[in-house]
Amino acid sequence: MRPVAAGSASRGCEHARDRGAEHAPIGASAFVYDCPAMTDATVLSHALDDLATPYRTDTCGDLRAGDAGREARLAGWVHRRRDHGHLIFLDLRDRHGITQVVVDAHESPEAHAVASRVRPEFVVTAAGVVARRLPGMENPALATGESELRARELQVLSEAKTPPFYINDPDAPIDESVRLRYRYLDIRREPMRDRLLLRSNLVRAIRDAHHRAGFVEIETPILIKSTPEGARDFIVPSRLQPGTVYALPQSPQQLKQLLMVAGMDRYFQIARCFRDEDLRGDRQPEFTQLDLEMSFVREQTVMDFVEAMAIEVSRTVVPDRPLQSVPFPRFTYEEALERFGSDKPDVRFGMELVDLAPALGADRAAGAGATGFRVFDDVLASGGRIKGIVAPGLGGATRREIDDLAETARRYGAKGLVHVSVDEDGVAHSSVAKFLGEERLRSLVVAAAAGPGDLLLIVADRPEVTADVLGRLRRDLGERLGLADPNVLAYCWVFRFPMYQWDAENVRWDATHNPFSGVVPEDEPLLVTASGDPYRPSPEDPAGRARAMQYDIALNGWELGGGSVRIHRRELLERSFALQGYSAERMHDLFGGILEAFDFGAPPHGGIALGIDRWAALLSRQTNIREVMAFPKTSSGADLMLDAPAAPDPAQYAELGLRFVGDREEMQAAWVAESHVPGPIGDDVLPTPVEDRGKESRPDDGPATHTSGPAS
RNA sequence: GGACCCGUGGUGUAGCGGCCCAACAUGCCAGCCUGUCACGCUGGAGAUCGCCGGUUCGAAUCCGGUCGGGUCCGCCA
Repeated sequence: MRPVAAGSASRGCEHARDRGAEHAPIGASAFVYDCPAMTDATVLSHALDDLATPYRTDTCGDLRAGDAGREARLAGWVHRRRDHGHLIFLDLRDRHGITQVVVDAHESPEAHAVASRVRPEFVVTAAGVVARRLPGMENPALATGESELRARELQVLSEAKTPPFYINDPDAPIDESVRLRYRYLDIRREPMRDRLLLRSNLVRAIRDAHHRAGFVEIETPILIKSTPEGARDFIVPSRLQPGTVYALPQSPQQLKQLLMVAGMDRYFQIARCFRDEDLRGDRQPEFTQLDLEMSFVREQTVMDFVEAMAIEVSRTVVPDRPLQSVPFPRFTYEEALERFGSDKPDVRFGMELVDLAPALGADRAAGAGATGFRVFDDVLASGGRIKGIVAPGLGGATRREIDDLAETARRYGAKGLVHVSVDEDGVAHSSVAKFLGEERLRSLVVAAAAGPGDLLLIVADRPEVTADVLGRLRRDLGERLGLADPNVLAYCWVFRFPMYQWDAENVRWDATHNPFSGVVPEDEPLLVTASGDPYRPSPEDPAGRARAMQYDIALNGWELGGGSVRIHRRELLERSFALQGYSAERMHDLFGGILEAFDFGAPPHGGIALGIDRWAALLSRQTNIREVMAFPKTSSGADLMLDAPAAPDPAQYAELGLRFVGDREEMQAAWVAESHVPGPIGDDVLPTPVEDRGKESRPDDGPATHTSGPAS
């Protein structure tokens, strides 16, 4: 069917273009279908397939040389205009592509008159005959470049002010705040358009894979109850019950577990999550997770499914990008830290951490004086680690560059950074050579496998500091030295996280991940305290050695997601919660709903959550999730387009029984002064004060978008 | 909460004590042009240099503050 334009100028144009061009009024188009007898089937196919409407028969990405000779009507934005006097070329753009429209004064004086006053970003519709371009006039840069539309008729559907930045130049650098202010124009540009289309493909591929695997897609509420979790909640005051609030979910964690109790077996959701924390390139206050949960599974089951799903999704969405390794490497937490200094390692390159203690003779005589270098000896004597990484080709680094690295290491928490540079002749040089002696220096170089022209960087500190600092340096240097192939997708798993970390300040064990995470079966007996009283945890408790059935998935050094097999037995859950410092009463207060549910027959279950924004960003080769979000917020949480947040209408306050009293600092000081400080165990009344937020355990799976990003 | 970077016609940059009532590119406006595709040519308009204060004979330029944007640390696990 082909639409026909009926009537033309019927109504004057209300919005004169600001540049004041003189022109005749443009008619609001009134179109009619020329096929009165559309069947249901044609209506459906028309609606689903064609995108054909009275305004257009084809999109701007459709026409090919083979269409030459037929009639077509296109609608879109004027991308560019090339005016040759009696001949005007219009590049007409929609999200599908660009098609050249030729307007010839001799063929259609009316259309030419319209084309003369058309400007970039005007919305127009053009009808005419599709023509094969003259030989030699094809444009190979365009998919439609062998054809063109010879306009017989041209109508302006909307005029446009001159846009604040170039829409027709995909490479033009534009200040991000301007892009955000006019995001709808930014999205018209090719890069943003392509990324949003990629993201749409990503989500579709995810849905396909899940539905095929028998998952049920279920939505969970956005207005829920505040739970004492890792991040600060956004809260929404209730009008019907003044003085109370809803919280926005940091993730659907508890709800998805309840769906398992409900027997839904395999659940997933593309879920919006909210966390009121400071923003980063990889963190927005609202972000999207792929949230899933499965019943009757073990760690392997979940990891295997997610891995297969991730492989399929990657190959569907970015078929040109190679997966570094299939199946994905799986590291224990311990191994990941040992080899990469990170629980989300970028495994696109080596540069692994090397234990240098043996090379220093530490195995022969541990303790003071063993290495000849006081700093190293002290570290070894106190149970610390001496490890290093080799930066290839940095042996000739200047003093300044090395100082910068040392400064970076200190910023990351190291006390210092020892370096050994190997010159082109293979001779090692170091400021600590006089302490270690030539022999030890050489054995360090050998142990680290540093070659001529390399730089060996050494950190000696507590085990976790050594790993963390070297892990971050490894990441920084990998980036700087271009060791990571930007085209490759390197997924990997990290599992067997410790169950708890000791929280000295609050005298309790802190779940490293999720308070519901299960313990590996053989470590179940470890979930006890040294004192015997489950409510008196101490750093010496066996619980500190317990390992969790928890797994994270990383992609190119970003944490993509994390999850666990949960504790589904109430008795074990209570033991775990007691270690985490929750009294029976407080536990009931905070997790009453889910605990009660567990009394009604909870299946063994586990799941994971993956950050969709991060995934989309990585697949789009972006380092910032704002680039894959249609309408993101600035680092101060502002929406520059809608100007949010904004002060509410006083009437809205009144209706909610609220009043703004100002001055956050004063309020907080007063609040703390009222001794609202968390008591140790058994304080089941008061919430954690603001200052102590974050010491609480992690709310849920993955983090995904709300965790530290490319930086760890 | 802390550190650092940026803010100059619409956009991107240059200028970093007087040579600047600010330069270049592009965009914009007008005119010309029948095969261009970042069309071309000619002419024109457009910024008191984010804002406030200070130093100075003199400030886009130096200093302080403030606002906005970004990056990192903390935070978010």
